Order: sequence, then C-alpha cells, then structure tokens
Amino acid sequence: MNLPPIFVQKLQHSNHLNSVLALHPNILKSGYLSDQFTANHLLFSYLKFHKIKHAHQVFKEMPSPNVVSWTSLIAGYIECGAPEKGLHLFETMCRRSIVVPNSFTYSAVVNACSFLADIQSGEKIHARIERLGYQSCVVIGTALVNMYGKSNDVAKARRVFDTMPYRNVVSWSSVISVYAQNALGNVAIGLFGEFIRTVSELPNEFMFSSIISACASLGRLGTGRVVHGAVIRLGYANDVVAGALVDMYAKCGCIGYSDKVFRRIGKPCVIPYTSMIVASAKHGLGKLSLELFKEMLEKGIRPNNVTMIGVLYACSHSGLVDTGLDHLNSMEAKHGIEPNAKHYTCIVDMLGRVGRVDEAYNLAKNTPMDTNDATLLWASLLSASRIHSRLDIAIEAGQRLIELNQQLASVYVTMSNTFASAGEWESVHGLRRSMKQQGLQKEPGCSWVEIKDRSYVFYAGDLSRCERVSEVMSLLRELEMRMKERGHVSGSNKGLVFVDVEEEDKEAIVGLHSEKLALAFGLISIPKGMTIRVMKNLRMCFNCHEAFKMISEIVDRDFVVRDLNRFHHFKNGSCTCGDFW
DNA sequence: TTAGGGTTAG
Repeated sequence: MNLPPIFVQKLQHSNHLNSVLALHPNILKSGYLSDQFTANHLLFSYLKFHKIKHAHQVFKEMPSPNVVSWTSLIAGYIECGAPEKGLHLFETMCRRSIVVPNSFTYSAVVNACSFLADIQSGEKIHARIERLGYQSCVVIGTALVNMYGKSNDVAKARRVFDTMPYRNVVSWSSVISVYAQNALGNVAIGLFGEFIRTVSELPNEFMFSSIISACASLGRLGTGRVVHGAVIRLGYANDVVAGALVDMYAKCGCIGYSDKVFRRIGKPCVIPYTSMIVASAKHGLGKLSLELFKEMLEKGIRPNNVTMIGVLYACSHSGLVDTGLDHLNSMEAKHGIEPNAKHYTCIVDMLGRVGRVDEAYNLAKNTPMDTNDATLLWASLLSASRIHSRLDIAIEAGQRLIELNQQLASVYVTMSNTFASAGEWESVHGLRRSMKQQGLQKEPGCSWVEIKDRSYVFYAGDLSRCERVSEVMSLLRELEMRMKERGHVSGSNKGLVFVDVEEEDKEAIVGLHSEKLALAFGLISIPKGMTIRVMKNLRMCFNCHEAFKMISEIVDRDFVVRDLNRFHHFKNGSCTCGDFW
C-alpha cells in the first residue's frame, strides 16, 4: 500500500491552524513545495481555516502549480467571499495557458458567477463549457442551473436542467430552489412532487428547506404541514430546515407553531433566532422579538446584518421608535455591524409610520444606496407621506422613484391618491393622463389564502372573481365592526381608502377589504417581490397581533387544516403518525 | 493523489 508522503499525513491530521503554520517552514526548507501533491495539501489546509492569504502565499512559493492548485485557490477566494478575485485568477490562468482548466475549475468558476449574479461572464463560461463538452458533467450542470437561478433567469436555468443527461438529488434541489427563490413557489412544489414520484432518491435537507420556503411564500399551510411531517419522519433536524419552518408557520399565520418549532431546536444558531425575531415582529410581538434578541446575545450568539434588520423591523412594527433608534446607533459599536441601506430603510419606515416624516426624509436623503434599496426606501417614504398628508415629501419621493424607473404604476397611483386627498384635482388628472400616455397600468393588488387544499384569490377592487362573496362580506362587516369597537377606526379612512386611478368611481374600499380578509383567515401571502403592497395597507390599519386575536374569535375552527393523509406519498401508505408534535 | 454543485432569516 502506498502511504501518502509524511507531510501530507501530518497536514491531514492538523486540526488547528497552528500545526499547519508550524509545518509550512519545514515543508519549504525540505524542498517539498516542489512536490505538487504536498504543496496542494498545504494550500488546502490553509483554506480549511479560511486563511486565503496564507494559501495564496503557498501558491506563489510553488515552482509549478498544477490545475488542482489553481482550482483550490479559485474556490478558496469564492469561499472567503471574494468571488471576483476567483474569477480574476481564472482569467490569469487562461491567459498564461500553461495549465489547462478542467471540469473542477469550471464548476468553481460558474460558482463565482452565481455569487456575483454575473450572467454576462456566466454565459461566456457556459459557452466554453459546451465547446469543451463539460456540460454533461452533473456537477457543472447543477452549478449552471444555480448560476442562472441566482441571476433570475429561470428559463435558462430550466433549459440547462432539462438537457442534463444525468440528474441527482442535488440537481433537483438546485432547480427547485431556483423556482422557490424566484417567486414561483407553485412550480417548485410541482417539481418536488415529480421528484417524489419519479426519482428513487429521498429528498434531503436542502430540498426540504427550499420547499418549505416555497410553501411560506404561497401561504400554503396544508402543504407546509405535510412537508413538516415528512421532515420529522425522515429524521431531519438541522437549523436550516427548522429556520425555514419557523418562517413558514409565521407567514401562514401560525406564530404558535413557529414558537413550538423554534423551542424544539436544541441549540439554535443565528438563523433560526433571526427567523423567530422576524416572525414575532410580523405578528406585532415586537417585545418578544427584543427578548429573543437579548436571549441570543446572552447565549453568546453573534447577530448578523439580517438579525439587525429583524430587530429594527420589530421596533418599527411595534412603535418602539426610541428603542429602534438606539439599536441603529449602537449596532456598529456593540456588534460590529455597520448599518446599511436596508437598516436605514427600516428606520425611515419606522419614523414615517409615527408621523416623523421630516426626520425620515432627512435620513433618506443622506443614505447612499443602490437602485433596489433606493426603491424600497423611497416607496416607504412616499407611502408614509401619503398617510400623513405631506404632499411636499410625497412629490419628492415620487420623483425619485420615477427617476429610478421603478414601480412606476404604483408610484403614479400613490401620487394621484395623495393629490386627491389634498383636493388637487388638476394634478390628479395630469398624472392620469401621464399614465395613459406611457401605457402604464397598475396590476391589481392580489391576496390569496389556502383553506383545506383550496386556494381562494382576492383581487383589489374586484369581487367578481371571488368565491363565497356573501360569506366574505359578512365576515368583513363583523371584523370591521369589532375593529371599530376596539378603536381601530384609522383616521376616518383617510389612510385606508384605496383609490385606483383607472377605476376611481368604483367602490374603492373593496380592495382593502379583500386584503383584510386574507389576514382575517390568519394567512398572509408574501411572495418575493409582491409583498409590500399587501403588508403596507395592512400595517397602516391595525396591529396584526390584535387582528389575529380577533380573528380567532370570529373564524370557524373548521378553517384549521388537520388533514395529514398526504404522508402516504412519502412512505407507501405505511404512515401511522397522526400528530406532528 | 489533493480541488467542484444544491438550503434558511431580510
């Protein structure tokens, strides 16, 4: 039996960076850096400890790095969060033409393009992969599916997947996550079913996480519970799946289940904590969010920038303005997290809600950001300005959004509504003309809810497509009556009336009703990219937690989904488990 | 004989 060289054995058994650091000069002195196998092990040992500079030093010290050395270093740069450097290194490798990239190199490079969402480079590399015939490699195919998905080109991702000669559970997970991440949860769920029916492999944690996330975005509680059952039966219990479940139950209105799932995690890491912080915040339980945040800090779990978004979001949605400002101002000193545009957007939103529109505006003006962040921030400020009748700031926010060329139809509608509430009809008509000239049409707001495997869809301003209209209307009347009893009159409807510029004469309040209804059933659908509208109108009218309490008094218990039969799909009819908990 | 693909929270 051939044993690996002695240094390699030692490197393989190094569990601490110090032992690698100690071996390095010995390897150098003994001349073993010219042995590619040993040098590559040294390089890789540094990468295991995320020491990219040390790894690069080894690479430079090697007299003749081979394809493994180049590929390891490229992958190392991607791993440590510098994919652009990985890509640059690949270009150098090709330019020098001494070492030829292989399939391992190409999979790493495609991965770099995924992280950068750089579809231009990705497509060029894809073309080279095809020329070289590497496209039939399952790892490269899967990496390409992921790359197109991360660049939001779902069609191309699917085309690659469909032409793969061999696919495994990783390839299926990848294509399912592409749909889940691109607001096409129904397709993701359909593909999951196809995988279960046609592939003999079992789904794994990656696949389950994506599918649970798809259920969350669609508000598909029934499917989500069935998937949860499968997760339990297959014994999967990692933080990522648990975090996805916490999020799914919260988005489906079941914060109690979120809490149960969360509390069953032995040692939750930062992600489930963040899920639970956000979940509580969305249900109006800001104080619980802050308690959870304190708890995780006490356990020594370090928050990241998303956790801080959750904390600020919690303050914002529970009116804890001063606490929110304190967290913003201390997050860098206390947790080493520099506030970014998303954090400032939470704060602008928080100030805007309580009517501190000038402060919100000053903050918005002075925050540097990219187009996506700017769109969220100015849209939030526009909405707050409308609610608080600040025509001056609404005009500026609207202009900024028009300059950004984002959400134009929404901007025109909100601006028009703001002018309408101020009685400035000339401007309202001007905006309507402008919309017509540009051919802008606002897509109607849409909410949906899944009850016993059936989806009920509600369009703003249009009840004709809504099933069970009379039941819906009677529930709404009762809900509104109770809201009024509890003081949720919401400023003589000023902030609540939803006027569609194209349909101004219709009964405008209907649009709002349909959205309230989705909440009434305890289910808020939040597909990526579509969310905000639904939430925005809701949040202006009442506190979600309060609503859930009221709804549980009104809604028939029959609406709770208890059917777990679809377990059978996963276990050939041998399921006997009737209780999730 | 070292190196490669898929997940969650905003």
